[in-house]
Amino acid sequence: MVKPTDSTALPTPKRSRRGSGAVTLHDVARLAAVAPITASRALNTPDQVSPEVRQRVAEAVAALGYVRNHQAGALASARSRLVAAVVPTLSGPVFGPMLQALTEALAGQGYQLMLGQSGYVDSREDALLDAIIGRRPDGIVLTGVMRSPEGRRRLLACGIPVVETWDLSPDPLDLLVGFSHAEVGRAVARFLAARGRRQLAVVAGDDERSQRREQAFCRAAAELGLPQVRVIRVPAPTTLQSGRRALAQWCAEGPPVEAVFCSSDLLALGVLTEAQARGLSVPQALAVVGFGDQDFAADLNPALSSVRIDGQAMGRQAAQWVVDRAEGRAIAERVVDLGFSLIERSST
Amino acid sequence: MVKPTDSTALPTPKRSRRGSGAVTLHDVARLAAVAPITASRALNTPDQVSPEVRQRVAEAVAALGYVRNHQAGALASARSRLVAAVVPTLSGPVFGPMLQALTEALAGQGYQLMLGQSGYVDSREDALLDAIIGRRPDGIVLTGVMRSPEGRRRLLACGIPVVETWDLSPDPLDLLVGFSHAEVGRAVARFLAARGRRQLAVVAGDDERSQRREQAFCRAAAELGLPQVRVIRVPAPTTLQSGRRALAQWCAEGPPVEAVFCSSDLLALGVLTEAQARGLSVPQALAVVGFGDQDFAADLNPALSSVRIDGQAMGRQAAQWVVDRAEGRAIAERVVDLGFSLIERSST
DNA sequence: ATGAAAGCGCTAACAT
DNA sequence: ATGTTAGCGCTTTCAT
Repeated sequence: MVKPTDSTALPTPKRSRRGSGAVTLHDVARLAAVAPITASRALNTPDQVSPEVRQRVAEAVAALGYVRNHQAGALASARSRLVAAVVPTLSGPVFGPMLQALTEALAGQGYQLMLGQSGYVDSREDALLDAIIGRRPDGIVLTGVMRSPEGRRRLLACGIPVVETWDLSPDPLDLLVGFSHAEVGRAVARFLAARGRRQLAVVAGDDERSQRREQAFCRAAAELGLPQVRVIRVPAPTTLQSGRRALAQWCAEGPPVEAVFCSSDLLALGVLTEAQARGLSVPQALAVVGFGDQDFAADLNPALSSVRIDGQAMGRQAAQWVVDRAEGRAIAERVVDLGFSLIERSST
Repeated sequence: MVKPTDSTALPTPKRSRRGSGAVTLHDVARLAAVAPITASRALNTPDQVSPEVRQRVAEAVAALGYVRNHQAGALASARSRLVAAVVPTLSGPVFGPMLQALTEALAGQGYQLMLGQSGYVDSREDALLDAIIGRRPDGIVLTGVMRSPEGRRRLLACGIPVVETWDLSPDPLDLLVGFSHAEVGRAVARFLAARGRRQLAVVAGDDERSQRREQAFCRAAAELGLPQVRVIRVPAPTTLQSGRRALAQWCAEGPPVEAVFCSSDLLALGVLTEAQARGLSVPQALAVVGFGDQDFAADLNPALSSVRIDGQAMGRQAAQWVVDRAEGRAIAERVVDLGFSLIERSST
């Protein structure tokens, strides 16, 4: 038995920091009989070490059950491999596909997603920013564009790549992938007018982007010489119930509505449901258009016409940009307009 | 001009690390004329410093636009204030409320959420674990229980608090908040039988938890002396379309179904939609029960009976546990059964 | 291809 | 209440 030699005159380790007890890269290196830095290279840049060493390190890792400490690595290399995403809410299904694609694309390249919820209120976005920047992510993906000047300043100052999404903007902070909400509103208005609908209505969430669609829709209707559009605003996130109530209200008073543009598919489902409950036939008496083209839209009865947005493509683009920046690659385009498509189904 | 003195014998600062250029706590401390650790305390434990110093540090922070570096803090204190959550998918709406509540509860206490997607396949869960553990979160929230023995071992070994959710299990890894899927299945079968329905059917996702509900449902039906339950399995995540197809298939062959238990509200909406398309009256000819009691269930026409799960409560409980552990507080109960409620509406 | 030294920015432990 | 010192675990820079 080899007892740890009680070295008589060793400079006694005065302070003892508990040191989490976990196995570190140094332990791996010792077992593999190499310097720590070599073990590091064996894991991060395997081509830089001999196959022999690579092998020994791999064995040591397995033997000790080593799991790298990314936090330490991040501090030393100033690259956290963490990407922050900010969404208004997780409760609606709208941002799911984008987040899913984002998470997956990032995971595939060794990055991890940090999630923040801003609510639909700008003030909370600012508070979140501190929490996020403090974690030094390699990128920040925003849902919508950053409006608050204070927020913009902070983001610019911290030097972290920022991707704004779900919108277009004349002056992006940094990178931007999205589509034009105004275009959507116009397209839907023209679409309905072209099908002979004159008395249009819109039910929209009270968030900024829904309102831009709503306003463009109304303006386009006016330009087409249609009667005043009937508008109902409902709290975001939107619900089926709000959709039902909107149609109920329109039916209760005022001129009969011939077509409704809903700022979400859920609202549209509400309108469809209320129409069915009232014996209003869709699309004969009432045309309905949703927004988002969620999974269920195509299979409703009647199938729901909707505006399709490619959330997954947005997520993938954002991931690509962030990783490219982190790896120091040049970025060709800094703004991508993904557009949208108006899918015509039997509800119109 | 001062040229860099070619110091003949100075111990030349040989290495220069670029040091990210950001303002650090040391800069703040210098400006406030205190030691770095004092500045640290002024920010983290304000009661430990004099109001005067607190004030000076606050001014310095503002003047320099300092944002703390959590990564460095995490390394030094072995507390990352990061919590990892693993969900099968973000695409469905099912986990939204839990994640939302979790994120919010954590944010309120200075913690941030890291998100991982496992898919519905166990193998990916293992790979994710490495990425997560490597980031040294202060807690890991799992959707469902961890089955893979390898995964269990890793989680146990790393010493990070783990909360399993959305399920009950005889041998929780650590902490567990959920409900019994078997109980749900039984309750729904009894509920339908009590209303005189005899020919039952179930359409269920092919994930493990849906199947446990399905199986308990079938067993209970058998025990009640009902005819063989008709079962259709569909891929998770479940869709409206799968629901429509299931009902269509039942109508096409075999004895007429009198009641359906769907493993999600979306499936139920599909069944409702198909029933309406076929002129099958709900609840007269067909009773329908969903699962999840999502927002829209109550406002469908007919209103959907469903099994209500309190996802937000799960999120809050998980957050509470993780933070308690991180702050070193004792934990009273390590298992919480949140139960469920069967909400009866007009679809039955 | 491998290694030695020096930190990254912060905080725990030990003073005073 | 404040300061000194010594790291946390890793990777950079420079040297061989």
